[in-house]
Amino acid sequence: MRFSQLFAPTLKETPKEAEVTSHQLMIRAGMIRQVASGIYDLLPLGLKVIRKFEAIVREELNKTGAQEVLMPSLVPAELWKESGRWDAYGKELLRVKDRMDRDYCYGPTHEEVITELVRASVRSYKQLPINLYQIQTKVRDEIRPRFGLMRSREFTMKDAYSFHATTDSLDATYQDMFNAYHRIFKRCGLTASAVSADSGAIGGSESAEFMVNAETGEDAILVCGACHHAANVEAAAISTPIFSGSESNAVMTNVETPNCPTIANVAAFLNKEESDTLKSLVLVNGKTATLVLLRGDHELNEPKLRKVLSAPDLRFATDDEIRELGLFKGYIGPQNLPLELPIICDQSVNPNADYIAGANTINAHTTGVVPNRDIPTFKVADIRNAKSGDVCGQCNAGEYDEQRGIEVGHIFKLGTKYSEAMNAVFLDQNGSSKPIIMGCYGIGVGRSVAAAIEQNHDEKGIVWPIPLAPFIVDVIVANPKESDHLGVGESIYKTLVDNNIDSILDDREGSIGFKFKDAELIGFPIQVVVGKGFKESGDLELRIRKSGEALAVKPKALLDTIRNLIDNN
RNA sequence: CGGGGUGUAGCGCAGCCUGGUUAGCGCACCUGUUUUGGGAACAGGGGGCCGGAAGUUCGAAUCUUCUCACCCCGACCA
Repeated sequence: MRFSQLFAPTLKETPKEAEVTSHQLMIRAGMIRQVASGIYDLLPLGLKVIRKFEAIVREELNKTGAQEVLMPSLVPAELWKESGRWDAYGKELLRVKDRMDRDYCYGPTHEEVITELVRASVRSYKQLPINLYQIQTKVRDEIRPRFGLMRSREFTMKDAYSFHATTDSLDATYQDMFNAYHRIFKRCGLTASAVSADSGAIGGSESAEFMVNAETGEDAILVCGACHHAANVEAAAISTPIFSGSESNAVMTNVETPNCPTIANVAAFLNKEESDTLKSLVLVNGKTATLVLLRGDHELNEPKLRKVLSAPDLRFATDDEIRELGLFKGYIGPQNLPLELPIICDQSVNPNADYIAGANTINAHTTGVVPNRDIPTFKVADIRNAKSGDVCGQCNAGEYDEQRGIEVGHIFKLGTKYSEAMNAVFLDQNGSSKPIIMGCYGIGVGRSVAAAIEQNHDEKGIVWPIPLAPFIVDVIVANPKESDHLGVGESIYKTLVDNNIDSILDDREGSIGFKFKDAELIGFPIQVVVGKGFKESGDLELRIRKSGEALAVKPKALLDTIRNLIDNN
């Protein structure tokens, strides 16, 4: 490729719609271009990087025995109705109608389609296990797309689905995929770690997320300092605290707290810590309202609460619903409730200590509320978000440290959720019919590439790891008008390409600085300059993007030097 | 969906409050000349329905109303 022919509109200035580094750099380097919110063109350089990432994914998955398929993006509603997700998945599922008014959706994930495929063809345990994957465009009508390819509405995902006769077999494939994921991210120069996760809308028992550490990551991860257990904040279990000491003998007293609807207001007004207060929330599942108690400085973890209450459709009560319960938003307390409500209390609340809670009248709070004494009955559970300093629920010894991460992959043990709903069964050795046991495994392709940039950049631009670089070597002819310099550049370029080193020739007119800036912005790992050095002593200059080093190399030694650099990467 | 913000040339912005020449600047682009080791210099040039619609006015980028798009903070997730 000649740079003079390359369609890569690079920008000096950062477009204002981009806030995070990877997004800014992808736009500036001419890799992507926005078409609409969360919808992008991939330009030649961007597509090339994506393709390189996909090739690595394919290679590693094929090694595990997984086979590539390609399913449609457009999926008939019937399949989603069969699994129950047509109603359950919500607005993120982009639904369309065809000319006959039939319902379809754009697949945000493909459990239904693959289960249909497998149930139609698999009859016997002898045909299992199988693991099928695709690299395909997904559509999710995201509430809020952002950060370029990091969270877009149309994106490329590698999704794999495995089918098994036994849970042992599922465990083995899950482990294979776990290992393959580690290899994939490592090969791409990404530092990713697996963390325990909530399985969310996909469902299933066990799941792990692959997280790339990044300041700008959207996910909070907690890592135990002792046992190194790592978990998404949604899944991080907190050790059950043990409270000693006798019951407080504080007396319940109502105090006026005008215009103090938040914990922060109340604590400041009464000159107390937020941890001295009780946060009372009303959550609704179906028609059942539940009062949830947390220490004022803690945050509710909805996934945990959903599990504890076995309430998948749990949501916050609306203002109207709160009023119907005779409560005042901002002034709710668990004591003296006007109407009886089931109460669940976070385990970090000391049942014998006294707290400040809402007084269940407007503009008043009650001090001296002792849960064990003043609340009729309540259930205790771990229902809050862990934060730095909390004790790890795995080892009950170490403290959690909170880090930020980008979720680039997620693997799940699905079990029989889809096979049962869609009647995907096989005959076992005894001739009895059983639902197929499933696993599923996703990698966000564009997101992984964006994460690679988040981890590999400097003030000048992208610093591509060699396996992902759109071109590995950029041969820069400093001045194409200089006697034979262009010819020399061309022959170097040809040699590199003939030796399967993906290269580009910068044959453009213009000053050297201009070419360096582009090379650094786009992030070619190696630049070879035919310029001053060549004119004076016949030396080429080899510049390494990552270290910033520049070394003089004789033309004869160039190919070997570059090979070494690539091999020792 | 709730809260906050922005729309003026390909990109970044000024002008708007206080309506009044031909809407301006930097970068990018085109032509020519001179340049060529850190985004070259000079000269000349092209490019705008000022997001859209309606209104107020003799007159609207500027005021009013409505609308659309995009961005940021939250719930969602690869």
